[in-house]
Amino acid sequence: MTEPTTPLRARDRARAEVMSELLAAARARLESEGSAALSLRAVARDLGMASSAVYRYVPSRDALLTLLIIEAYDAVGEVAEKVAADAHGADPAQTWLEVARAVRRWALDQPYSFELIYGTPVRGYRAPDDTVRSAVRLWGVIIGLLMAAARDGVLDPAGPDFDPAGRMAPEALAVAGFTDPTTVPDDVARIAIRSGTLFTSLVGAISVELFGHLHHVAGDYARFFDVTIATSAAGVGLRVSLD
Amino acid sequence: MTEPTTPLRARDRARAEVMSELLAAARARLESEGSAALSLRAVARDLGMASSAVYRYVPSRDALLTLLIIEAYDAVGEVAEKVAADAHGADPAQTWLEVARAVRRWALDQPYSFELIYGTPVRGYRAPDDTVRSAVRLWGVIIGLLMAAARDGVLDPAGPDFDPAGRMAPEALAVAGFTDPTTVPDDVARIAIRSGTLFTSLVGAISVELFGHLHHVAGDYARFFDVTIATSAAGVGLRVSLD
DNA sequence: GTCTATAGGCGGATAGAC
DNA sequence: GTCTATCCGCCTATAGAC
Repeated sequence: MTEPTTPLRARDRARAEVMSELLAAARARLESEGSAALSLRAVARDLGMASSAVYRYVPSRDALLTLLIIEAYDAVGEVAEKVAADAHGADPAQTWLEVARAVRRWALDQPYSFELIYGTPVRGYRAPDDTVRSAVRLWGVIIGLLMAAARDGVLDPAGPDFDPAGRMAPEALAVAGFTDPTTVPDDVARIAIRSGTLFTSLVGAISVELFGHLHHVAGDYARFFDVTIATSAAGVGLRVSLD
Repeated sequence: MTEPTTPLRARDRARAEVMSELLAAARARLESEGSAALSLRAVARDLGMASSAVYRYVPSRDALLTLLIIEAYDAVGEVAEKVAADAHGADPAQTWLEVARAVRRWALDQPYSFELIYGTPVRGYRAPDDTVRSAVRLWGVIIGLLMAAARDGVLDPAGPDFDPAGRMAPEALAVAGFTDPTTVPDDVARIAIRSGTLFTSLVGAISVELFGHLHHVAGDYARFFDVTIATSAAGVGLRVSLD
């Protein structure tokens, strides 16, 4: 009865190691070729394994895709959270610009990861709910910044209030930590609504650039991005100053 | 020498007819399955032709894709142009809301066509310059509305001017009809810049909805869209009123 | 757990007969 | 111009030996 669990542990460790190599190879494939070109066979080849062996670790191609999607959401979320945390106390409006810029940089660095989560959904793939937890991190940062701005009096209170009747947002409020929609203060509801515009302008501005729609329209992409972020922020009452 | 050209004409007509059937079949495939599933073989099957016969009409899969892309851009452009033209004289801000809503409706009706042009670019496909003429029609409508707003005094002149040095936009000005950047009035330059924000918010809002990013965040998608369009328009000095 | 082998499907594109 | 036949590649996934 000596070391009854050791062999199991060793086996688990070996398994975990292979699994992480497998994920690394899949990530590399994704980032160099895009999700459409990601196949279990290709990953197996890169690892020098037989394609059938991969099925001992990942039940299907979709499952592998799910893992990569979660990784990508977490990567964006982490980037955003880090910038927001490091800004500690700075003007929330300027912090939002920094967050947006950081997300853009991340997207330009690994365009296929951005595409994987914010581009056209992979055909035939249905995302399981496992992804939601990670996907929601960016929303959390945005809502946090808006709340900080409101607290600091930097969020234009006379700003647009396009949803007085509260016809949307219940689920958004859950992200902000309000589980019971009936107890949510009015200004928080407005904040939840505004977060949608910020999210959309961020994802939209990156998509538009990454997918080639500025080729014949804008010259300086970075500037275009800043202007878009700043103007849409102004629309929800957040004054971002450039330069 | 009677009717020397008739046989040729007849042949051309037959050819044109098959070609348009081919395009219709390809469009149907695209709209029911998405661009990733669009293959020459599938189109040939749907038409009851041998796959090899298709090559007499279209030199490659990419060429077929290009035709569909141009069709899609033209469809969006036409929708936008029609709404703008029918609004004849109405408040440009409200007209912009109507244009945006019409484009959203078009996108929801044929999501795969929207994806084809504004989603992740098809892997391995390089768009030839033939597409630009059609792609730019939507930009033309946006710039036209902004100019009308400026003319009518409805465009907030005190609005944001984030690009005093004119560091971007030369190509955007070409779309607006100004071929020589040095002769462009300041306010027109500002308009070109603002058009980017409107374009981005439109494409962004539709993408975000269509690609499933509102599932756990917003309840009423149509309302979310309106709010996003209105707030970002407010950011560039265009006051859209909802309800 | 890993391998080989295989089933069964898809696709792009070309050759050569009619 | 259309066909059949074919080449060659890709893929997911499973069976069965070791």
